[in-house]
Amino acid sequence: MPGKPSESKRKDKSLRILVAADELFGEQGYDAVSVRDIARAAGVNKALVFYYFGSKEDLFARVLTRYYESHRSALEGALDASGPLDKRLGRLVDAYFDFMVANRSFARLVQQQIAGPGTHLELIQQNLTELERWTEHALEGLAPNDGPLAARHMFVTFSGAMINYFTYARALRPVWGGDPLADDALAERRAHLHWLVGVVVQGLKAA
Amino acid sequence: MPGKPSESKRKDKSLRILVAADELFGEQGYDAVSVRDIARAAGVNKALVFYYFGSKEDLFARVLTRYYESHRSALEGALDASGPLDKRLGRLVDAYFDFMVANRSFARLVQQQIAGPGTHLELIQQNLTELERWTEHALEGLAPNDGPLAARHMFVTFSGAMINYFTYARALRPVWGGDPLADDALAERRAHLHWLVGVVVQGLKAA
Amino acid sequence: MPGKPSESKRKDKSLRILVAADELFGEQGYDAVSVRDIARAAGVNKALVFYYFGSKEDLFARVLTRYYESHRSALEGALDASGPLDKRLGRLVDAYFDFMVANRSFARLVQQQIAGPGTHLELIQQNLTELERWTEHALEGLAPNDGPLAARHMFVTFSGAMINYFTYARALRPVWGGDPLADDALAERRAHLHWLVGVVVQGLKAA
Amino acid sequence: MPGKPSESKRKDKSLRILVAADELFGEQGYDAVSVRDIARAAGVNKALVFYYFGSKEDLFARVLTRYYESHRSALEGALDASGPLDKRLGRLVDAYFDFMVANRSFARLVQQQIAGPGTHLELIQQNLTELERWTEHALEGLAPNDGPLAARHMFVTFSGAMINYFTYARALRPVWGGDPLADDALAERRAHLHWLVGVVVQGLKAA
DNA sequence: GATGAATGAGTATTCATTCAT
DNA sequence: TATGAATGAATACTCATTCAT
Repeated sequence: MPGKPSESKRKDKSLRILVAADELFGEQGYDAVSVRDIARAAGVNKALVFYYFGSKEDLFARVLTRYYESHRSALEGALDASGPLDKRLGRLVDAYFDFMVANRSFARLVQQQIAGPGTHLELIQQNLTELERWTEHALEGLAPNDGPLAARHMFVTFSGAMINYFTYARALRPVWGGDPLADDALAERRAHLHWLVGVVVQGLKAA
Repeated sequence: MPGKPSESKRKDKSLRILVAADELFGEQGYDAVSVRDIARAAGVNKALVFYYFGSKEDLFARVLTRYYESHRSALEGALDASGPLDKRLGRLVDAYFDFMVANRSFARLVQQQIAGPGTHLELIQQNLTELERWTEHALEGLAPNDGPLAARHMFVTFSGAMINYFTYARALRPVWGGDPLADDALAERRAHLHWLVGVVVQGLKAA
Repeated sequence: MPGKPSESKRKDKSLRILVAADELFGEQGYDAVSVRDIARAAGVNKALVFYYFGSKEDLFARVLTRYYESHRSALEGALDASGPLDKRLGRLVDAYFDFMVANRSFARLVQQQIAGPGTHLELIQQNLTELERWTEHALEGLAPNDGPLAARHMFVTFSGAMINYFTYARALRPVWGGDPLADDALAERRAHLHWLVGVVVQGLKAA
Repeated sequence: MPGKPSESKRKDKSLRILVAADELFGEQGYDAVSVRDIARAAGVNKALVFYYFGSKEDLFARVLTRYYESHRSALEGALDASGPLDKRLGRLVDAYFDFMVANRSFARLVQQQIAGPGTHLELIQQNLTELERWTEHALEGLAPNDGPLAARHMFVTFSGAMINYFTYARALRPVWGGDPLADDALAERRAHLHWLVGVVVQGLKAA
């Protein structure tokens, strides 16, 4: 059937736009990317981006929500309360870290939004809030409700330890020997995070 | 003599531009801020921005370098090697934290650049590298040279714990009770960081 | 159907821009003409100029190349080597002169570039070189290869005699009686050029 | 007397501006040169240009008039009616050519104005008119008052032969072997012009 | 005579978006 | 579903010019 794009091809274009937008936004930030850039990278007509996504803002929101959906489902799977505390926390760290590895643009996308203009702050807030609730839940009975050792602080600290590694990677590559996002480097970082959790848990127990 | 620009007013305009740029860039990011915005916020003619700073890029670089200079001098003051390890690290944490408190746009400015297009990545790289060297120096003899406990990882982790609190603040304000940047909340965060350092040091010693 | 752009109207806009640019550049020179001027003269939106031509420089280059193409084909048609020398040279003079009459902006456009900043000098150079080769070819066997009577000098002299009449026209109109670009005045100039060729050829033969 | 610029230094600045303007206008054209460029090239403060010359336009006019004054005096000296026709015309050609050689920007400055916007057309007109009257005077009794052989046409032809060599020089340098403005090349061109005058005079006599 | 600061108007160019087809 | 053409608003930047000192 020449001339008539098959159904799979149709969704293809919409998806290709989404993927291109994801990469470009992640690399360069919302403002630095033009719809023309996205269309070109996706190999589609510029007007088609608007046909499918309405506006540049909406497209960006779609990219974000898409991440949050898979983000949430990734973490939810690791939240079952079985086993001892260490195992449970270890599973969370792994799930979070796996997600970051699989979605490399995510960290930068989120940090840009948090540090930048508050245009899409609501989405971010929802996500952060959810993450914090989970941290609180995971540390229940271990961390106090208030003060410097509260789960709230642990959340910020762990989030930073988790996410900043991926955003710093590009800037630190020339300084460190080797690529911080290579497999062995990632394994090392994962081990660091596990160690950090262990140390903090011990500290909390001692308190 | 109102209306007549006194001598102190002269450098004033250049400074007002710098301050306005600092705030706006910090709040909204490089791309989202126009020179017109900056000029308006500084209360000066748009062309004057170019008269004093040459280009938007140069102005941004000036804002960054200005931070880095005071950042460096702030940390250098805390680097003397006297006293036991805990005291020394404690001084570093305080110095860093004090700097963040005093320069609220800094964290967001840096995170934007690190997560974003990297146009001014070189400046950031210099600064990050310097910070990392200091961390390595401060942990000398305590942290191994390689592996998950290396100073390199400690640097990323602490940097995240330090800086992300300030960038997350705006997004988390509605969730937490009270302003994360209020005096008492800041004191609490500072205590958390000191505690974190203690816990990590203990973990390193035990390793 | 007024108001509805017919198919012929489509390429119309791009062409109207080209024509407007031609006239304005010819009259006022590259720098003195703004894209706004061109758009206004063409009756189109300013951004459309960039949509079709990319940049002001490219638009100017298009105007020039367009001339050169027709210039070349006009002269090529007059270059066949049949008949006696006088006839052949006469045909060349007529072809060149016809072209100048039909493309009134051309002379000024070229002189501006030659005398001016030379931004588009390459195009001019190509064209001039080609013209010179033709002159050399046409005078082969008659003019020496070197010295004050070389074809090279004849080329500059004839080119000046040909082109300057059209550029001087505007400045000399008030002095001369009547319009130098009116039909009878042009016929007179054409006769002058034929006479000049005759006189020069005779001089070359006598040498 | 340190700190106090001597009188000669004062006129120095005004002159340096004039010279810089001359060169830059000649090279790049009126529009392409900014007052800042001129001031920088002259090594003076930008505002001083306005102090001395009032406006960019006025400065340009000054550059032109300055040329015309020396142009006129150069030619007037060659206009005495003594000696036979050949000698008289030869002296004119030499005087004109000498002037062009000594004032290399002149040709381009004039051609720019003639071909470009008519902003300073009046000055040019005056000068051209004067030149034409002289040509008519020099050819009195030889050339008819009207028709293709009129002095009017001779003027345009000779003017073109004279001036275009200097404007074409830059564009043709790569094509010709050697620099068209080198001493020997100039001598050759001068010989060409003398030959041309001779040939034309002969043709006029024969008519 | 000389200058640094200041400005309003203008420049080329880009962009998100719309729309007829 | 897909696209080429079209546009109004915005952007960074430049310029000739003025003026207080």
